[in-house]
Amino acid sequence: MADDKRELSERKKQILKAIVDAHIEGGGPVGSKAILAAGGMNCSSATIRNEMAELEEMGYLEQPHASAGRVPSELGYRFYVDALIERYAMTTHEIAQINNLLRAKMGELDQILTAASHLASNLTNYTGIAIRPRAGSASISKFEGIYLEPDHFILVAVAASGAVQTKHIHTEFGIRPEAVARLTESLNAMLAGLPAEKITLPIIMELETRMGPDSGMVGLVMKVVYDLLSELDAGAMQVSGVDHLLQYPEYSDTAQFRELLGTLEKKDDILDLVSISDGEGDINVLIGSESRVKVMNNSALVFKPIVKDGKTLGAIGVLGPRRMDYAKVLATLEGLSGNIENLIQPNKQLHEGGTPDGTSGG
Amino acid sequence: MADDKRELSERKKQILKAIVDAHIEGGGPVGSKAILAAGGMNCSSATIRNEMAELEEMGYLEQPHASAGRVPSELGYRFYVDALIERYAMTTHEIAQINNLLRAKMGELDQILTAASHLASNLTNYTGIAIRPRAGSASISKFEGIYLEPDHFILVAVAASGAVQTKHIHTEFGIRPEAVARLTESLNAMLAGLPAEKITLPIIMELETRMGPDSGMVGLVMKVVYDLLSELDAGAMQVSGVDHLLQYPEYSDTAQFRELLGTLEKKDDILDLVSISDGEGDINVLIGSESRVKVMNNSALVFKPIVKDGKTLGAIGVLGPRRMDYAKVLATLEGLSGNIENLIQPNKQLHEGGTPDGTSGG
DNA sequence: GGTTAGCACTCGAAGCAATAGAGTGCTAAA
DNA sequence: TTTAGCACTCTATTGCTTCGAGTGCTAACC
Repeated sequence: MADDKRELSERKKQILKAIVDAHIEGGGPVGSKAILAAGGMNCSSATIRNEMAELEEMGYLEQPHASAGRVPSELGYRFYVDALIERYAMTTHEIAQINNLLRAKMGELDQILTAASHLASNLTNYTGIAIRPRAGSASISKFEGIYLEPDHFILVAVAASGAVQTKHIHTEFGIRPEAVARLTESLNAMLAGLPAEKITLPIIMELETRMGPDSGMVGLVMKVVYDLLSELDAGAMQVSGVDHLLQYPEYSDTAQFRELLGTLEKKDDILDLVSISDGEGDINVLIGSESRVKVMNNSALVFKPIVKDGKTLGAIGVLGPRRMDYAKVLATLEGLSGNIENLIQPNKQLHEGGTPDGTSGG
Repeated sequence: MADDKRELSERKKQILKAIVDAHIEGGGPVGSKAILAAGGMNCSSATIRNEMAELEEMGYLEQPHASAGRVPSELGYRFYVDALIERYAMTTHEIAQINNLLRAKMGELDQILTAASHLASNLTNYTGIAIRPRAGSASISKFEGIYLEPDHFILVAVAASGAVQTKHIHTEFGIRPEAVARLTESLNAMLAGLPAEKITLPIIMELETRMGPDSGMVGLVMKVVYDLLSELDAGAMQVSGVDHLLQYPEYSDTAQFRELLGTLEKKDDILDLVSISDGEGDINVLIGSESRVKVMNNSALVFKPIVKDGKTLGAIGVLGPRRMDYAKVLATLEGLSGNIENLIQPNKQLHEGGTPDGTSGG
């Protein structure tokens, strides 16, 4: 698509990189003298000006107004991220933070992702996002009813992905513990592994037959099962650290920031974005209008799916200004996702360190 | 405390109410002529000026600067909320919205509260808050283990409050389904109803004895139980609709708004505030510095605990500018909490309407 | 004594011109 | 091809003026 563009000379790359770096650092437009001052150049500011004019013509830079410096365009960022970025080396402190905080959170994937999103936000100073993507058609691999009172029990559903959800069920008539046990057994026998659209009337009828005298509760239970499946299908998203964004001048326009907040609360757009991502566990970088979400024109979204056994279980990401510190963000997400995948596949290699922090729980 | 203040004359009350109303409406300082224009006064602006000067002296009003109108002080708002407020009548549309949206959300209290917080935010145009307060010392009333794979099962814990939490447990050695069943039984027998500090070493030893050959898993399980109890103790809070706040000029100062966002994300301060509230199910109105949370000096927090059988299970609230529309907020929270309490005590009076909206879940 | 009209005064908001400064593009020389 | 120099452009800032809303005070009024 953008292939007939002539190659960038080594010096152009150097200048483009210097501009992006300086812009990420400072936020404002970058002038020719500033680049010279940053060092690494052995030519004059006039030469840099000429190169910048060409880079602008080629579409990598933009000029906010005639007498300002240059700002990287979307294409400029894209080139930077794809070709110019320097690997950021995490400090041992940052690595330790990831290790400690995530290690403490064994168990629920949702909780791990939430913790990871907080970490991502704090380590990068942007907004962290944790996502459980929409499932195409989720199914429940295991049911369990828990009897509480004669008119009250809980239905626990474990999804294939490992997500667990529970629902209270109140009945208007009494039920015995044995009925709940039979329900558990029947649901597992009849409905385990079935997505909503494969649960047909004959199956429900069979379920009623199995429940015998307690068939009255089947209707209620089916509604709950439907709700559970819907919620699993729907995906979920968790945002942390929006307040960080306000430190960047690009979000000082409250009207626009408000729209962004609204988008984050609606969740749909971003869930779509991530759910449609290209399957593999690679990091995705969406810059500005690449993301199709209108409101994010000045922002960038970087996210990494969490994959286990070839299935995408979730994603963690970072949302920030278009001029975000991509090197650091990429490194952070890589680090986090590595740890998360270790955590959810504990058999693989858990004992590599033996961290001796005795959290004696009792 | 503020009792030696001489009583406010009828006219002073009228003027104070007019000022607060106008300030809530418009946001800016209110002048004597504006009050006259609003109607209801049969005196001149000069008289109103005199009264306003006295009200200011008495502490009910403040003047941003010498030549501006008056603004209600914290004391002024307090008096307004306590004595002057007019009951807001919800529209049938608003009532219908509450009914429909909450009816659909049977089940988990957390989910109901989340839905309620969204509703509160949307109906009032401020920020909605849903809270599960810190429990003094939570206990688990029912355990249930769910066997999944030879090295993997789930522990479900039902708290006395009805909250349900789950944890995945991975073991490094195989366990049989029967071991999980025995674990369920033993946990219920030994630990049900005990807060963390009553779980002593002898109890844990007895647990190990009961588990016999599978006693190896007890250590792991105890850590999980401790985590579960900690999470129940910790409380939870859910915020929705922060973006609404940005429409009010008092939050256009991004630095301050950012601090407020930070407070909302930390959750501790607000959880404290609500958890310490005075036990009863009454609506609490905290205006400005009354709330002790420094950052909220320009804001007000209104919340209502959700009480069942004399126990506070949660709370819903609204956070907004100090000049929020208290009448509407109070009415909305009353309406919501009424519906919620109906939902979580379904035996009481569920069938009063028989809403015929056939959500055929199949 | 409370109420009202009138008036001088205050102070912030808005508009406007002048200034400073950063950065460019162009031209001519090296 | 690079560089130095210079004119030009555009924004941000500053100081100044004007405008108007609103007050407090005084004197007259009922």
